[in-house]
Amino acid sequence: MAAVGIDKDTANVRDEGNTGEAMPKASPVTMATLSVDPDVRLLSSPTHLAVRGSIPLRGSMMVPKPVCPFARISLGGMSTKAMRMSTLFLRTLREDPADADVDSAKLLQRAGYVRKVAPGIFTWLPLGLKVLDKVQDVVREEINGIGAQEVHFPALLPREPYEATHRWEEYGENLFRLQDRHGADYLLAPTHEEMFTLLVKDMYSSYKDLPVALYQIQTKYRDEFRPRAGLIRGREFVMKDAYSFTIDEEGLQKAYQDERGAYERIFKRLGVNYVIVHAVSGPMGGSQSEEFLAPLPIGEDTFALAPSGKAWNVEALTTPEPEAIDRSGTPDMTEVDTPDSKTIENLVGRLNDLHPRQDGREWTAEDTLKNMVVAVKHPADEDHPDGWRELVAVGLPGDRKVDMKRLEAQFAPAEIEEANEADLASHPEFVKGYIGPRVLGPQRGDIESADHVRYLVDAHVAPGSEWVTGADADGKHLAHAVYGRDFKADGVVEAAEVRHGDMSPDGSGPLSFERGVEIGQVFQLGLKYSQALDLKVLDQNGKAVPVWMGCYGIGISRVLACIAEMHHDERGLAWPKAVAPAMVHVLATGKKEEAFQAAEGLVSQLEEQGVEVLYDDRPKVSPGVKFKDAELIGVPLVAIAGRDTIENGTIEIRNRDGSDSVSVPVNQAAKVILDRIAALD
RNA sequence: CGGGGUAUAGCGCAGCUUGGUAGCGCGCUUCGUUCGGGACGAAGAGGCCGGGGGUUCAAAUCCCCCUACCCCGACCA
Repeated sequence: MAAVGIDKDTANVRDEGNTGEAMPKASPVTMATLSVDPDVRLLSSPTHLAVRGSIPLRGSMMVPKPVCPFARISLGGMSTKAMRMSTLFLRTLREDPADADVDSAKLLQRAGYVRKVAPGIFTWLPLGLKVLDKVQDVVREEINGIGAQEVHFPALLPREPYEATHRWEEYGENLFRLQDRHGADYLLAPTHEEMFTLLVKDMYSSYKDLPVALYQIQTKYRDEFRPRAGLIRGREFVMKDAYSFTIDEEGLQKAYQDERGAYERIFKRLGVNYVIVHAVSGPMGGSQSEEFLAPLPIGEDTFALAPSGKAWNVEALTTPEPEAIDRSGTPDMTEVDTPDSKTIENLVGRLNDLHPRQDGREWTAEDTLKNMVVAVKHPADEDHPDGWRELVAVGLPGDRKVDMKRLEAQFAPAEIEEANEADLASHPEFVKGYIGPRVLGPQRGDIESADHVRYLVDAHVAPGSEWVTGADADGKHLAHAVYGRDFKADGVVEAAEVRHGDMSPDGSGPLSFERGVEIGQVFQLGLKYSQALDLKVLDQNGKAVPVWMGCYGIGISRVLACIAEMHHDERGLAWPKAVAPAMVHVLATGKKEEAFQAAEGLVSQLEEQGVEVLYDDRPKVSPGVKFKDAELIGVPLVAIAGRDTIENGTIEIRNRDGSDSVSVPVNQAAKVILDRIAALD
């Protein structure tokens, strides 16, 4: 057994080897903070350490005085207590819960890791808590490793901080709001940007204090309209959220890259496949955001993948600028009769009937330019305290639908919706189904109606391209309308849906689309929150300047579910070493005393070596049940004492998936298991 | 918020059409047999049949009104 000692002079922790003495004597006076590597196991001793049982230590905790603050211990081999299934609070289920829709939700409940309380709300059982702790340990270590400091905010917060950023209202229905007995408004925090910002504002006021990075691991609450997929979209979930505060943009870039690097290490260690996708740039200039998606078919996010390996959130996709087309030989724009052609389908049919092309091919939807009117709902600003509504016309190829989410992303923070009857009625020049560029944008002239309407063309519309488009009269369209020659636009916008095979933004080839679950996001907030909440520090010149902020989130409980999604088979879970609730699952099968004695012996050897063991010591439970439970629970190694132990004096050791099964003499089992653990993953 | 569905024991379900005082499997308790792939027998415990109202001699069952949950389409870690 290894042990920990304290060097009195330096107060450093040192390894004292196999002394059997565990922790330094406690001083009754001072408590300090100790941070430990996540794979360290310290012997629990109530007089010395406030540690929960023999489970892994949290990343930091209060310890007696002799351990100086921030001392790091890196030790293996401390003894740890096995979890005995005869007493473990656990009940596995033979059947899937009726309302579980994805494998992780089914298996985590069946194997006794979590229990559903209400939609999107789960109780963590001992095995589940253990895995959750391990995920958190990995996150803590990596985030501590880049110098961020952990804090912890309340989940229950007063309304006021969220007023300043308008999020009390803007968060809408997703916010859990409640009142205290005096009628004061409170909320269950869905996120903590405001609190972090205000905390730094409260405590810091000089450039000398920066940079600083803070984080917490917290339970968050969102009143999701439709919780689903078990832990993947819950109403209560565990999240790590981090924030960086820097004096300038360069500092922000560094903090962002540090955090991003930590995320890559975290997901690698956790055994989660991930894709980093470029996310939509916010309205603040220069801000950057990337999402970490776990590629899973059950994912709710669609991302676009280029042959280069780069990936984009659909909202963040940009269309490569189309090459200008030389249309010097194109005939002049002419008006053609197109009766009853309010839809693209009808129009194409009408064109082929009445105005067949000269070049022999048929008209298609791709030849048409449709013009849609949308309403942009701008939020309140100085001139419009209640916000304002602007009509905008968008021209896009007739063979593509408008993607309202992509379009909206470009008007953020404004929202958009389709123009309603009243909107169109206020513009008599708009003839439904026949709206054309002549009444829009630069060529609009001085038509009498409510307001000027901006005209934006989709990024697929190339300069010099030729179109059939509306002529602003019932039954009339314009043919040979050339963009740039016959009509112009006020700007270019990404309005059209993206399709499989579209060219990627980096020009590396056609895009393909996949589904993913968002497990993390890194985001350069810029000055948004510091300005809204007036977070400023004095710079070298004594001038108050706003602080640059970044925010970085990982959905801890969601990641856990994604690990379960990625590491299971039809028989149950199969955890990677980094998060498994134990390293080895020892089964004592049969009814013979010898088998149980051999298992007990093995378990105590493993305990002394600090190996986390799940020990199925249940009497009078048939072997089949124990095998099935082991496969459900998914501990990486399984060691079986039973028939072979009686007959041959051996213990069978195998991987969770049944592969690499070996039988070794009882007295060698512990060593073989240790070797196998070292070789895992 | 639109469309579809469900609500009966800890879990998974039947019963409802055609009212008659609640059943199956798993799990749980006790005893015996079994013991390397979710064993068997016997005996048990456990239910305001989601809530409210109505019809009826009688309602899990028929009628009305709620509520909750699940699945499919617009928001989010």
